[in-house]
Amino acid sequence: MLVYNSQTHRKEELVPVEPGHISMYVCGPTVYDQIHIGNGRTFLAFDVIRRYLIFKGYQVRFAQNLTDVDDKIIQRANEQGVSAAELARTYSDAFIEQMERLNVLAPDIRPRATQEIDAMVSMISSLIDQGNAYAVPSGDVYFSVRSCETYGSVSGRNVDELLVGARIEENSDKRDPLDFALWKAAKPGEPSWESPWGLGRPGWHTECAAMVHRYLGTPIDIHGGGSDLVFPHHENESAQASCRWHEPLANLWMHTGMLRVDGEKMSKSLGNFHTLKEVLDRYPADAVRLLMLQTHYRSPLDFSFERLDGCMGALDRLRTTVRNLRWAAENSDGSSCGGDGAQALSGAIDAAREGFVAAMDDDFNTSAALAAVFSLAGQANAYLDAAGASACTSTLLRASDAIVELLEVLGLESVRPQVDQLPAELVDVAADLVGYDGSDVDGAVTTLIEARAQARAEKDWARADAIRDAVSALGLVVEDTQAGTRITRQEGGR
RNA sequence: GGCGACGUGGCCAAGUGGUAAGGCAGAGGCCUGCAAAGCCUUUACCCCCAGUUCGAAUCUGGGCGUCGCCUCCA
Repeated sequence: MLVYNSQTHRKEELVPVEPGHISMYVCGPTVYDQIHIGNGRTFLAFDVIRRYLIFKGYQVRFAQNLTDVDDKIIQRANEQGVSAAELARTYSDAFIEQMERLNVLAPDIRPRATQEIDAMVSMISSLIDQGNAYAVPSGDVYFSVRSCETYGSVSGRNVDELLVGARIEENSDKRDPLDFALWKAAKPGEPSWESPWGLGRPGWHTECAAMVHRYLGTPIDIHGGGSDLVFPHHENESAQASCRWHEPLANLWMHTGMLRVDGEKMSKSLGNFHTLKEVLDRYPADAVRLLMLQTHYRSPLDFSFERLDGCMGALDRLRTTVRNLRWAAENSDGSSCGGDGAQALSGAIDAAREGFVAAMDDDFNTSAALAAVFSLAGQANAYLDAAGASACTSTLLRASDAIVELLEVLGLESVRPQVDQLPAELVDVAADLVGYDGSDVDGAVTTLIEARAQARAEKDWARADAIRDAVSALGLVVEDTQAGTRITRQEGGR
């Protein structure tokens, strides 16, 4: 399968370091607030990539950090009058909760920066020993960019050109404006850890490099994140690792496109963001997932609630299709399996599976993969419409299973039919309207359907409608199909 | 200024040489007692100009426009 490597700007064949195994690391959030849906888009994209690699048979080892010590956390904690650790705990819990709601698989390993200080101190010490880093009297430690020959290779930047645009900081002990902090000396009251350079805390770029190496080794197969992390974060991570371990940090760098609102990048600094929590409070996870998967992961994605509404409709349609296929399979005579229609649909099922895999094999083209599933749904509907009550049972079930299974590879799980637990109030409705004297719901349903069928046969529309209205009032749907009347739950999310 | 990405129907979006997937929305029709669901039909000079080619949305050059990174940011 082909994967786009943002370091080489080319699609490359995926060749794992260890055959059959994939190690992945995706930079996690700094936990100082609720994450927004732009963050969510990246984590969702890599969730689908991970799910697909598992689907392909790889043993995937997936690590994602939590940055739980950082300037922003300290600042926010001071504003709120809580400890930095407390604030970080609150929002790392919130992050994990929202990821679960979005149906993102939990990482195999979720290191927290504050629990990995020893690995970072060790890495920094080695870098100093090797001459790639230096401590200054204040207690800060900087990485010497000029000492790293490969610096710039991840982001395609030239060190001399960077210098032109580099910000000149005041009161800095840096030897070169391009150098970046590996260790920051603690100011009074800040969270800090012991180190050979005094009390302090690690720099952001250092955390990821050390955690990647500790949990996955180097090089790893895939290192991912949002495209805004390419520089400086990933460049700096890579520089530390390649100097320290004399190997690339990662063989493949994957970066997701930015999520936009009204054509502009959504970010906390611009203030034009929606939190994931806010969106998941209003829409089911699958609608959010479908919206994001309709665009390729590398392209910018314009977010809007209107589009989310559209996705709700599309999901309902898929659910209805699956429900119709299964209903027909159970209630038709299933006699026409040899016909042209059944043969054609059978071919379409295979084509959809193949199209799905081909699309995903080509740099995780979820948009094209979804199109294959929607196309199958459309063809199955057309077949059902044409074949009616003699539609081939086994082909209907195969089509339904294919739709459900392929969507589940993408983590869209709400299309799988649920066991319909109809409400007990149906017993009362049946008792009132048609004189049902039993106590179980199934009997009530059967009695209601029979009574409605009789009323319709007698053209007693008022009675037929009264039954339908009473059942509808319970939030159920009454439908007259070619294979008979059915009563089901209203569609619309989970 | 440097580096990079992009510009496809009303909206979203796939498609890297052979005359345009899919979703949402719209219009008309069919089916239905009425519905629901579904089906059918229908809308694209692929930003502009020039070039390469038998042939380009797809390659090359130029133009216009949009966005991202270069500073914390998924």
